[in-house]
Parts: sequence; C-alpha cells; structure tokens
Amino acid sequence: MKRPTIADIARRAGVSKGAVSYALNGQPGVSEATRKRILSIAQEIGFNANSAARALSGARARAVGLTLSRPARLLGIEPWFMGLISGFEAELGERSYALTLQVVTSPEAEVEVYRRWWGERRIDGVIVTDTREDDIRIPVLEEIQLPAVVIGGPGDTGSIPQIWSDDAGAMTEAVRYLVALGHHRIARVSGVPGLLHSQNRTKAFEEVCASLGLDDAVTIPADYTGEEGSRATRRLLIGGDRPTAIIYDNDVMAVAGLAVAQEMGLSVPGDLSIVAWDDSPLCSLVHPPLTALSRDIAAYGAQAARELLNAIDGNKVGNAEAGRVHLTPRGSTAPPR
Amino acid sequence: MKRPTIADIARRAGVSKGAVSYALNGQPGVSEATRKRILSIAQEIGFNANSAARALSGARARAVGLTLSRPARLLGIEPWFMGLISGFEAELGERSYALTLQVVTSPEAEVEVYRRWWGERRIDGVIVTDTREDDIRIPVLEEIQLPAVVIGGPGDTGSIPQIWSDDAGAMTEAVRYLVALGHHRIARVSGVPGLLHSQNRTKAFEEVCASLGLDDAVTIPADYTGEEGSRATRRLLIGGDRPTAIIYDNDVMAVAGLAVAQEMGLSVPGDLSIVAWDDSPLCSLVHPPLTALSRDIAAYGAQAARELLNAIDGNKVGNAEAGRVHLTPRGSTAPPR
DNA sequence: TCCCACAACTTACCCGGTTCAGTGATATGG
DNA sequence: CCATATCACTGAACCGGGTAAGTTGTGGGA
Repeated sequence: MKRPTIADIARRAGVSKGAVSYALNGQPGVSEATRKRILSIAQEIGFNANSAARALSGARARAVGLTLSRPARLLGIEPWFMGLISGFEAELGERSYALTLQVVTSPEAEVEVYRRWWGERRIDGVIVTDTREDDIRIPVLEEIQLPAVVIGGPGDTGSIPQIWSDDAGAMTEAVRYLVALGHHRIARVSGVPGLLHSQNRTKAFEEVCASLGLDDAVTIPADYTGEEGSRATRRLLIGGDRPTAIIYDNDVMAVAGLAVAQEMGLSVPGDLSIVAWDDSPLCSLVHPPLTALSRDIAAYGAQAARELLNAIDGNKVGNAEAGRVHLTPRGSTAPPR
Repeated sequence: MKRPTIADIARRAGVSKGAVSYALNGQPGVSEATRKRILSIAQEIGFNANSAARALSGARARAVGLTLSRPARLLGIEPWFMGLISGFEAELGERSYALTLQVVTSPEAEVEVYRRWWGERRIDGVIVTDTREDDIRIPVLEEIQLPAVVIGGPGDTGSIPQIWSDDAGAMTEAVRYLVALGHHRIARVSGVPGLLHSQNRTKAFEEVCASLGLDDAVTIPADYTGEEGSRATRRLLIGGDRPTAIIYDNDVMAVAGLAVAQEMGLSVPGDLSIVAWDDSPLCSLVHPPLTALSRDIAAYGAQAARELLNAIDGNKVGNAEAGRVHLTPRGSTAPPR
C-alpha cells in the first residue's frame, strides 16, 4: 500500500509541496485558510511525515537512545529501568519522539553503540545511566557532541548535564530512623562498587554512622543480583555480633535478604530490620512488606527526558535535582528485640 | 563535527558514489581490489551509513518496533518483557537492527502507533504480544502489510505468523504433578481473561482437572498485578473448603500469594503448595523458593526476532513452536498435610 | 499614478544513500 | 579479424521532506 506524501497533499490541495511543508510545520508563508485546508486533507488521508526524509533534510531524527548495561538476568527483575522507560515515554510520546533501546555488555560496547548511532544519525541524543568515576563514555559524548543527559550523581560528568538525586540526605534519613528505633549495629549491602551512586551512598553511610557514633557500620559490596544479596546477607548474619538492621541498595537484594533471614529462622522485623533502597511493587509484595526509600522513578525519567529534549533543541541545560527520596515505613522495620 | 559520507569515500578512492555503494553492500559491480580499497578507507575514516538516507532510498529502516501494553507499575516488576527484549537484542544486534520501544495504554493506542510507525517508515516490522481473541491489531497489520510476528498462541492470528508455546501441555504437567503429590483441591489464579494465552491455559486447566476427576477446580481471573494476586488468593483461602495448591499465571501474583499465605499463618508448602508460571529470578529469591513452569524467555524472544527478520527479508514465515516449558520443582510444593 | 512593501505562494536544490541505464575497455569465440 | 559478451565502472535519477530564493498579486502611501 502506497503511503501518502506531501506531494499527494499538494496535488489535492492544488498547491506546491513547499506550501504543504510550511503549513504542516506551522511556518509562516501560507494563509490561515490554506493551512486549514492542507491540515484537513492531511488528516483525512492519514498523512505521517516520513521520518527518514525528515531526518535526511538536516532536521532531527526524532528519536533518543538508551542503553541497558546490566546483565540480562538482572534487567528483567529490577523495576528501575522499566520505571525509567515509562517516564521517558510519557515525555517522548508527547513530542512524538521514539525511544531506541540497546542492550550492551560493557562500557566499551556502549561507547561503540553511541558512535554508531551518531554516525548513522539514528538518534538526536542519549540518556546515560550508571555513571562511574572517570567514566569513559563522557569524553566520547563530548567529542562527538551528542546531546546527552546523565541520570545519577552528583559527580563529575564534565559538560554533560546530570539529573541527580539527594542520596546522601536519604541515607542519613534512613540511618537516623533506624537509630531512633533503637538500632546500633547497622550494616549495608551495596550495589556495584564502581558506580558513582554506590560510592555516594557508601560515603554518606559512613559519615552519618560516624557522626552518630556507630563504629561497626559495615558495607558489603554486592552487584544488585539476588544471589549476591543472599550471600552478603548470610555473611552478615552468621557473625557473632550480627547487625540488627540492614540497608540494601536495591529491592531485589532486600527481598533476597529477607528470604535468607526467614530461612535462618530469624524473624523480620523482630530479629532483623530491613530497609530497601528504591521502593517498588516488589517491596510491598513480600511478607512482611519492606520499609523502603521511595522516589518516583517514572517522574525521574520524565524529567531526564525533558532536559534531554531541551538540550536537543539547542538550549543550555544545567544540572537539576530530581524529586526527593523519602522513607516509606512498612512492616520490615521495628525496634530490635 | 562533520560525519563522513560515501561521497567522501568516493573522493578519496577516486571512484564514483555508486561504486562505493556497491562495494560497501557486497554488491557485484566493483573489482575485488577496488572493494578492498574502499572498505579500508571506510574503516579508516569511521564511516557509518546515514540510516535516514538509507531508509529513504527505498531500503530498510533497519529497526523493528515493540509496544509495551501493560500498565506501568506492572511493567517494571514483571521480568517477562525484559527477558524478551534481551532475546530480541541478541538477534537484532547481530544484524545491527535497532529496537524501537513504545509504551501504550490500550489496543486502540497500539494500533495508532503501528499506523504512525508505518506512515513514518520508522520501522520494518513489529513484534506483537498479548494477543486477544478477535484482536483488532491483526487486521490492521494485514491491511498495512507491516511484517509482524506474534508471540503467543496457538490461536487465530490470520496471516501473521506466530511463535507459540505449548501452554496446554505445561498446564497438564503441572496439574498431574500436584495430583501425584496428593492434592485434590487445586485452584488457579489467571492473568487478564481477555488474553489468548489466559484462555488457552484456562481451557487446558479445566480439561486436565476434569479428566483427573477434580471437580472443584476453580480459576479466579486477575490481572498479573500483585494486588489482584493477593486479593484472589485471599478469596481462595478464606473459603471453608480451601484449595491445597494454587497455580498462578505469573511470578508476581505467585509471590503475592505466598505473602498472603504467610500473613494468614499458613505454612507453604505444608498448608498450601504454590506453582508459578513463568519462572524468574524472583521465584528463587523468596522463601520458600517457588516451584515454577520455566522456559527460556530470552530464547523465545530471539526466535521471534529471527522470524521477524526473515519476514522482513520477504521470506515466507510460518508458525513455529518455541522451546518447551518444563516444571522446575522448588520448595513451595509438597504433599498436603 | 507610480513605487514599494508585504503576504502568499512557487521553484529548485539540498540531504546521503540506492539503483538503473549507459559506456568504454578487455576478453572470448567463430 | 570482427562481432559479442562481460566486467568495472560512471552519471543521473530517485526517495520525501525542508528551505532559501524567486515570483506574483494586492494594498497603501506619497
């Protein structure tokens, strides 16, 4: 089936291609009457501008890219990315931008994807997640001048704007809450240590624990998977001086930790309190439901998409703070027995 | 920064644009020596074909589309889609096709997305999930002749090929297993009733239960969310003649069901056995780990992507069966007390 | 009455690949 | 030795929108 083009509209309206283009794009150069006529014809025959033609003539590709860099088995279960994606879509859909996805296995592969996307002019910008210290992606993005927005921080992302969240403040809130309940031995199971936000959280955790006089505050590094979460939890719980509360860096590890406690015959929250970072339906799904540090991930994604579209439009975009993280107390935290 | 084009290569190689195009695409019409020279120049200057130009000149857009049609809060937690996406990527990446994603809220919106994508020539084909009886998307896809592959079935998808899985066989296996353990009162919590595979499973469940003489086999419809899973489970467990085993149509509802049982003081698997359909890390994460009907979702996705690329290449593609579903027994099933 | 400004268009070329119809040079066959 | 086939390439049209530059036609001001 033949797709309608602006030439078809032009013929039916009795004007030139150029006039149709002006009319459809809201440019001056056609009268209101003609514009209306053209728009109604376009509507009637179901016209959609060919994205390739549009992209080719110097305009935008009207697509943004996102790479998913976690191992496949984790991607599925962690609600984080899907939450982000929903958020992006809300913004992108409104301006009919498409979202192009690519699963990558390493930062090097990710850089290659960026270079290829740029070379192919397939996308107008990218959203970068999981930043590391001295991230190799930053200089490449700066070199090829691909509009980008970093999700995460605060941290050094060169000239690329970041949408950061106040992880330090949230960590402080969580630890203070546990201490107020009466906990003294608080441990933490972190995500991949190389990631900037793991480092931010670790630093904040150590600082607040020190300021509150909790000396044996330990962070065990893990990798966000359930298996590592279980292992780290076992390590913490078999010790003689086991913690009475554990803060996990994601929901999946927290749920795994809960299962380990139950399997060891420990009662949650009686013997062990659990706090999950990044709330998700998963947290309220288990028994007892998990106290969590919540934030609106979709809104976070939407904000990032907005800033990216802004950058693509050539506007100057600065760093911005995402919505606040707040503590949602549920059944997994209580005073220690 | 200026991106290299074939004209740049042509100039440096001292040949015409046409020759470069032939050389890069492995077409006949250039000598081996010239081809090698052109390829090495392309390599050297980091040439990537402009996808828009390529798509415009009648060729492929080199992208396929996928719509996500579940509510956002469920998308995140259900590993199913992410598993599929990983599988697609494995195939698509190899042939450097991009994957374009769109979150939709209704079948009508989804149809609109297909029409727009098609009009924009943004994609070469789509992967369709969550088919319903008399699915409104099928006739539209047939009308606009957009290459497509349906994930799910068996069922009527007109001329669109489907990758189906033997849900009936798997259901039979699960019920037989529970009966062999000694269960007589088996219930089921299903996904959205309108979906084809819910119907297939319900039919299979009723048939196998009838053939085994289990009269009170009941299916409670839900919608894949944890809340509905909890509600359905409560309804089943407060009755006088409560089931000793429940089969859930996804992992999320099964985990929710487990939490409800624990909250009601029932022991799993002592008082209640639980089987989850579609295994995921989530199932082995909780305590006790859930017996599940497993299949390789990523492989399923990869197969679908392969067939779609085949269809895009203009080959005739027929229905195909995906890898088998098998029962993975874990700690949530045992003989009833 | 003439000139100019301006709105409302049209014309024509651009973007960067793909592809088809030629064109010369060389090889093959009778 | 000439006709013909084949190879290796060139040139130009084309895909479908975007847009700068050019062309009408109209009205207003001097």
